[in-house]
Amino acid sequence: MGMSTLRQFAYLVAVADHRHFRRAADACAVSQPTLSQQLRALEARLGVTLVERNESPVQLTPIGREIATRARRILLDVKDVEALARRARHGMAGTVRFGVTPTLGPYLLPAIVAQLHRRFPDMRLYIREGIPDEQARELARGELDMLLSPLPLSGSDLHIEPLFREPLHIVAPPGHPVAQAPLVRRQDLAGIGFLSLDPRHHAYRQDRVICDELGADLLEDYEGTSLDSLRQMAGSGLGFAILPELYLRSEVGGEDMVTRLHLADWSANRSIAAVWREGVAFADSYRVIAETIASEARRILDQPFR
Amino acid sequence: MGMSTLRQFAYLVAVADHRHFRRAADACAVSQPTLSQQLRALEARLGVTLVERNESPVQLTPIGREIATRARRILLDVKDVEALARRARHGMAGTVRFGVTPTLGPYLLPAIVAQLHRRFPDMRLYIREGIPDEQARELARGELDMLLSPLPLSGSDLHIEPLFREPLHIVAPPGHPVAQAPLVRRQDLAGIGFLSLDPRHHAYRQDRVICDELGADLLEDYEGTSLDSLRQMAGSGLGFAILPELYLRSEVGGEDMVTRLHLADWSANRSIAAVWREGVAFADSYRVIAETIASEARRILDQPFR
DNA sequence: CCATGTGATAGATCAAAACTATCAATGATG
DNA sequence: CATCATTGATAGTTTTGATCTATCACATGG
Repeated sequence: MGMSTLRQFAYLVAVADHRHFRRAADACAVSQPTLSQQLRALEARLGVTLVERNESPVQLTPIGREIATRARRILLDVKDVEALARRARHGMAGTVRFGVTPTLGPYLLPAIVAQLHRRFPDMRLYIREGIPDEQARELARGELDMLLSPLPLSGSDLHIEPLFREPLHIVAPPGHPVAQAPLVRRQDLAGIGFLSLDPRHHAYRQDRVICDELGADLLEDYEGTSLDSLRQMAGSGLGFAILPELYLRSEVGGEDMVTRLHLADWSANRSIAAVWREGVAFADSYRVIAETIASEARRILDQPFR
Repeated sequence: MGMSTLRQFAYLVAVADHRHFRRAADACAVSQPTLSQQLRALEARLGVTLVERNESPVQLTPIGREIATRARRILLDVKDVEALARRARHGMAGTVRFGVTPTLGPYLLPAIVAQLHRRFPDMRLYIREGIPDEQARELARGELDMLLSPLPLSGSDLHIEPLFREPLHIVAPPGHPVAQAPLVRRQDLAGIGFLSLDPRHHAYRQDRVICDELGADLLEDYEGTSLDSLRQMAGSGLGFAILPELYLRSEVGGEDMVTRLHLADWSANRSIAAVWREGVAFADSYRVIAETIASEARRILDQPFR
């Protein structure tokens, strides 16, 4: 049991436009009998008469006009698909499902999204926040196309493209003695309590390494669910915290409520990478997106910050 | 330069749904190589990769997902067309371009339209008022599908289906002596001035015949453009007028402002007919519409009126 | 009554889509 | 580690269906 074909629709539309079989056939670059037959085939398929042939010039029946109108629209939609594909061949198109850590996405992506949308109007990002390790699995299963995540990252068959290094900073409650000293050194932090995020987050593991290194104390009782809540808790005196620089520089984040420490003899970074499945057809596009992100991040981080 | 086919779209959608070539092929009732080839053909035509084949289960590329979404929609639109045609086979569907005299349409059609819409939800009437003789030409040229018009009507190859006879009534300005007499006879109207419509209207010709017959005087100076303006002019004392009964019985028309005369020894009618081109495919539908109109008109005219 | 213009029909040709059979790559399993 | 199952791709053939050329039937208008 066949289906009406687009070609038959095109013939119907041509007849509706020209009201003349031969001219319609010319417009479709086929012979008149071809058009005649195919139109009959369409009528047989639909079980209705579409054209009044005993008139001159030919007239469509009411249902013929209705169907011609819809056919025209369908043909345009198909043309749209082909135009979209043509643009997608060079530029990029489609919805890229994009996973990102909540410790980075909200502070870096808005600018990126706007920029990408300007450069590639046919491409859209569907952004989903989540725990990096979980998202790596989703990526492998094909539920995500691309990931922006701190390193290291586990997962097989994943292409990992390091993008930039983001400095980490220690913030203290404003009233804390350490926060008021003109110069802070690593040993001043020994024994200090640090707040961190949900242990499944990459940030938690890194914070623990840093605390060990400083001889500080990672508080297990409080788990922030976002950098914002971390800052709020630190600001209200519950402990110190380690915050990434892009968060501190962002408008939504900022340094209200907490005091950033400037340690002469200490610094830390995290590496951010873009990730996609090895060997996918869209790798080129993903690489363009990755480069856009890296250059935007470096642009921000290269500005003076003090 | 070919076009993508609906079948290829269906295969793409099936792959998007099943993420599996063989199962998708089964769902389409074709063999797996067929689906494989046609999908490749579609990719070649569009010039983009739609499916990641080195994954398991297969994944669509972002542009593949986008195009699959649009393809799904296009296939649904086609299904819609076929469903519409199926309904049109028995009931009626499409927009019927319907011409009608302004001396009848506004007072009869509103009820008809509602009734037809209830019985045939897929059919719509596009109603256009105009001069009957002109509309007969439009009908012959295929610019209208159907006409509701007073007889007689000129035109070749037109099927004329008489529907009902509508009584005509004479109305007078309320203050006029004739309007106040208990009994009026034809000779009382001799010499009286009658208003009428634009001479191109059928009503004008009929009014002239009636005036000749009554020895009355058809005033050439005033030409109404509608029955309403005719009633207004008569009401303000400019002359008598001849109005059809459906107008007088309608809510919008009515007998305010004028007095209807009751003549014992005189009456007149006009015949209303439905008209369409001889031999059109939709004749059955037109006949159903015509019968609906006739029965509604008779229903109204059979009610007591005095 | 013939010239002209219209769409329909017949039969041959050609292109596209389908099938069967088989292969190559991958990943799981004894 | 060899083996087997699964998956999609490929080759070659057949079938289907869309197209062409040539011609017809019918109507219209000089």
